[in-house]
Amino acid sequence: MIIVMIAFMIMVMYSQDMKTSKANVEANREKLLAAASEGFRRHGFDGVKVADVMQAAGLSHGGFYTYFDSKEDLVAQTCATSLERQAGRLKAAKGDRQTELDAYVTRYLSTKNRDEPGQACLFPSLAADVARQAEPVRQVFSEGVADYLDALAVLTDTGEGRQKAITLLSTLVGAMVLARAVNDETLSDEILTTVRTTISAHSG
Amino acid sequence: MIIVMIAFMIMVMYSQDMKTSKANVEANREKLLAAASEGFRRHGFDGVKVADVMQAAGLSHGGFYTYFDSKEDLVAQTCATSLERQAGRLKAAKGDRQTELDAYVTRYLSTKNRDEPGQACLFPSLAADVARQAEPVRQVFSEGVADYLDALAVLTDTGEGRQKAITLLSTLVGAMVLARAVNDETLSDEILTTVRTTISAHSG
DNA sequence: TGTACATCAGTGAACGCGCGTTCACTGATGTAC
DNA sequence: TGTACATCAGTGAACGCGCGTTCACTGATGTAC
Repeated sequence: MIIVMIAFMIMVMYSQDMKTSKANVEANREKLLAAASEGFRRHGFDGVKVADVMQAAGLSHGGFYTYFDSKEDLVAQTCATSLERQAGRLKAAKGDRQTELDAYVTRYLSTKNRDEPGQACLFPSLAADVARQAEPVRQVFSEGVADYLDALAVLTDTGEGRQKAITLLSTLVGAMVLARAVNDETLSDEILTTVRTTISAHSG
Repeated sequence: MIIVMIAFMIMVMYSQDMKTSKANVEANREKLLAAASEGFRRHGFDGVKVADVMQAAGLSHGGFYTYFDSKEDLVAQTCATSLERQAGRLKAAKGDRQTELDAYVTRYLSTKNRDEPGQACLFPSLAADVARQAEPVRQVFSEGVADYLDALAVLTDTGEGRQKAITLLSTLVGAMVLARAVNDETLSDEILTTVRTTISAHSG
């Protein structure tokens, strides 16, 4: 009797924040995309298993195909949502452009960002892999880059904004790719700080 | 003395047309490393199978372990030789530094280089993957980057050479990574030409 | 309102294929006497 | 010189594991009457 009551209470508590199954599906979907996004950035597309993603959302791996058509579909959808969010954050920047831009560069090239690729920009982690993916993924990624450049061009000022944005992003991505690849922390740090210094010298 | 001479003659004869098994081994080793180097740059480390590499050298895949301890060993050795060759080419540059540097940048950011990653610089293709590899590979790659930067710093002039080299390489690598990832050829071309233009404007 | 049925998220085992690795074997090269 | 043996590159089949995908099934949610 008491057991039943406890079970009932638990059910009620659960149902408060995740009522219907449809809401559950949506919540799980977001969990899956979030887990995939972090996982892919850390370990690459091949480094994350379907079962891993499902486990991260507390589900058994058999149910994966309730949410996605295939692993490739997961990759494409994950990139789409994550890229959109990335560009969105850039666009949300307010205040003085130069100040925002400096903060952005400093953040981008921080050791924290280097050491936590799961939370950082997708480009350094995944762009090289994307070049080897099938068309749908490349398509999504391509639009993500275009979108991101548009947002960055606003920050890098009017007129030449686009050219500056392209070169700046290239430099940032390349620096991070190299800084992460390199084993020697001194060299890795040197890459980050040197590039940061160079950029701020040029923008001044 | 005579023995030494005979031994020398034998070596000379052997080396003429690589008939012996030892010479064959060395020739095959080079074939394997060359095939792996191209394959890895085009398809990534995971995208190239041991059997593919062996087949490219005209061997059956069972014999792989005559040459390498494991696939990871192949990866490490391939990176080591290819990176050394890369830096070597940079160091071999003669004539006016500025001219050489301009030519280098133009070549690096050419559509040909973009479209034939198998023949191009290792960094844009593999650096992001390397960050996820085991220590031996990262170690080899790290030294390759350091070596390459040293060579590039000579070209980018004295004094600030190193800082320029780091920033330049970052920009080149990032631009190529993005240009390859992107699906839209117009955008891809724009990235390459814009970055090239920006670089030459700054160096002038 | 309650009952019967349909839908569908989720389970867990199994399938099937790819691929790195192993292994018994062959045949040619090289060595010892 | 020839003969017997040892070495080793290379073969091709098989092993074993990982992982994406499938499938029969369950149980809860939602619907029709």
